[in-house]
Amino acid sequence: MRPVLPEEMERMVGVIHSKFSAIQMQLKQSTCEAVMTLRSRLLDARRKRRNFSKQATEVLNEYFYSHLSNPYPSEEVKQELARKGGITVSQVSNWFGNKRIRYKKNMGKFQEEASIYTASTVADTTKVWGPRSQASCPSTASSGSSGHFPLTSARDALITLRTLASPRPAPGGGSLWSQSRGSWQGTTPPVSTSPPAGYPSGANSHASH
DNA sequence: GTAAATGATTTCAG
DNA sequence: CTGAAATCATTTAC
Repeated sequence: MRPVLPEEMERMVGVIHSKFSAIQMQLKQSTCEAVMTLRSRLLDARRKRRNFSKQATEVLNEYFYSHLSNPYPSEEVKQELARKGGITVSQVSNWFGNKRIRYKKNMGKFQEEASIYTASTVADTTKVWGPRSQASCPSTASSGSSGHFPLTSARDALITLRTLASPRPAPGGGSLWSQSRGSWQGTTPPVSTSPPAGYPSGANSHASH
């Protein structure tokens, strides 16, 4: 065996270095990938979903059904609803998004709810503090919780009666309260209780992250 | 057990 | 960016 020359040695060190770098990079990449997967699996908020409190759903429903013609709360209103319900503004936005689409998709199912929340809540929580703002926080004890039906207006009485009488409004003549004048639910509300068998799949492309 | 309800996310359009 | 629509993942009711 001949002695290894210094030049050869340097060359070998270089090769080992580059191989080591390559493996290091591979390892880093796969590790990062695994971490990302785990993170998305474990930190996805959907896996820790908690239902909102009664207070939150009440406040949200009150506003929604009080502004059925235009259920798009402004940023300030969202903040107020969030504060009253003890949830975040994002949650309010999520809730309204879900509520709008689900209400439109199946209006019949929400009639009962609508009559409940439109009956007595308009004068209670959403409009009180126009003229005078009471300085102290309301105790939020029970604002119209488990139900009394004041039936303060004829319209509410009509809606209530109609709802109780026919749980499934026929698609043809159901829209007694035709509030769909050019508002958010402009398109055809499909059917109440029997969804169509197939979906027209849209074309998908484009990604932005 | 399942099916419905529900909050959160993703994708796409404006 | 906001909102509609679809979808996911969990909770709740049956």
